[in-house]
Amino acid sequence: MSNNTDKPARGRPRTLQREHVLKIAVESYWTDGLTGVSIEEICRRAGVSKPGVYREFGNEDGLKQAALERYQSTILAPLADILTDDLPFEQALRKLTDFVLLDRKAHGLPAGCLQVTTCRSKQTLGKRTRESAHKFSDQTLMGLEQWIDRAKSKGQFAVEIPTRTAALYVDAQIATAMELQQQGVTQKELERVFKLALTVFFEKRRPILDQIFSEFV
Amino acid sequence: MSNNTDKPARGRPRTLQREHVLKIAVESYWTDGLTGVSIEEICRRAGVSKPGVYREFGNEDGLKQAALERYQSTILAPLADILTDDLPFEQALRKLTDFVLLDRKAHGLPAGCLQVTTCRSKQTLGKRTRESAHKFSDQTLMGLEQWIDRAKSKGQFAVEIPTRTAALYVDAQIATAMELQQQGVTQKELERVFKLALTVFFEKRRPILDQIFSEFV
DNA sequence: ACATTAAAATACGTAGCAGTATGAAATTAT
DNA sequence: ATAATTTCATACTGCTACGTATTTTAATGT
Repeated sequence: MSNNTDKPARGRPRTLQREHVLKIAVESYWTDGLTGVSIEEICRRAGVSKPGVYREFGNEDGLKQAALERYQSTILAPLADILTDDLPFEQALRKLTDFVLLDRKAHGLPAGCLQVTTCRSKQTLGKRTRESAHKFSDQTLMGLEQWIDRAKSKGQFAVEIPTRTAALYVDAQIATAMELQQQGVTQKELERVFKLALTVFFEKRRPILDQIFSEFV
Repeated sequence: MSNNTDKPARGRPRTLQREHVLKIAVESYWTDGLTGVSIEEICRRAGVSKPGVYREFGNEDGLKQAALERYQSTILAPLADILTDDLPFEQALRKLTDFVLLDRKAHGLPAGCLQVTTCRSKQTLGKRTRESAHKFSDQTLMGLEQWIDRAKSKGQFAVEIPTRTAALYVDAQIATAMELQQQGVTQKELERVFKLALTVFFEKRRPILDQIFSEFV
């Protein structure tokens, strides 16, 4: 960890900029996948030497975990905020829609979601990276459940739909939208698909919902 | 390609069983991902030598393409059949639901969908594998569109929803369900989420659908 | 000035991978 | 029996990867 604010320390001063490497790492893993780019390649792209990266992040697992965590706390932060802000349900849905439908290509951002691809990866990931991904997944799902429960208690959400089901559904639709965007579906078509998915929450459809969910409980 | 039905040929008789290798390859790529298992590892699992595999499939791209094609024509064939069988829409939906909700773990099948993960892969795939995946994707989407158009013409499908939007939506929901199953969501919860997704096609919801889709066109 | 400390960069060690050269083995043709 | 042919398995080449040993460099302390 950088200690550049304290006393000037003793040995040769550092030149490796942690933030720069981390930024390149997030971008690389986001674009090419966590298993699609090597440390060597990231070093090349960042213009730093390999031992420097190892000194800073320990090993590959450490770098991937740091990159994923940075992605979560920057790119995905708006999403977490929407869930905790306690807005009226329809307003939250609107904000959620804006976030999901953001034209990432036009903003120079990579397509897809690093968090989702990490969770879905079947390949060997380090322990720290895996745990970081799953912890965030669980937190997001909990956030969605609490958000939906609050909406239910305010009469803004169909109580016929089990909370966990709705949370899993919303989570999946968000991931789907990012996936479609990555596949090159037009923004217009993406908007149609996502809004179609959200219609399940809108109209009063007690008869049909009851019919589907009564058999469970 | 095996020529075991003709004359006995000239040289040393083959012992390498193409079908056996292909079966192990499908299973391996399906379980571990197209980039998550090497040819060496597949040879170990199949108990065959590497030059044998190269003689039979050419190169890695050839093996992956053959495995993907076998997966498409066996595992995913029931899906294609449902779309072309021209059943009443609700009956087709029921068959589709049965296919999607099949408990693959209980049947000893790997989780997830090789076709979907191949299309989503950001890593370098061979030309033949990539083309095979995209061709199948396009065909499936076309099949879905024709299926939906037929249902519309029979008055069994809400004409307010653009055909392509509905096709993309169904395709995505199928992929999502397989993804959730792979993530370990219970079969009950999976059923709830998938059936919730399908409710967008059921009840007459002209007002809300018109409101959403009128702004496009 | 000189020792000490810590970070820098080069170069290395080991392992796994895609793909192939090579010689042995098993068959048919003469 | 011997030549020809085809497949087999071992061993090899070249490459890239993760991680580290080693030496050089730039600073501080005495």
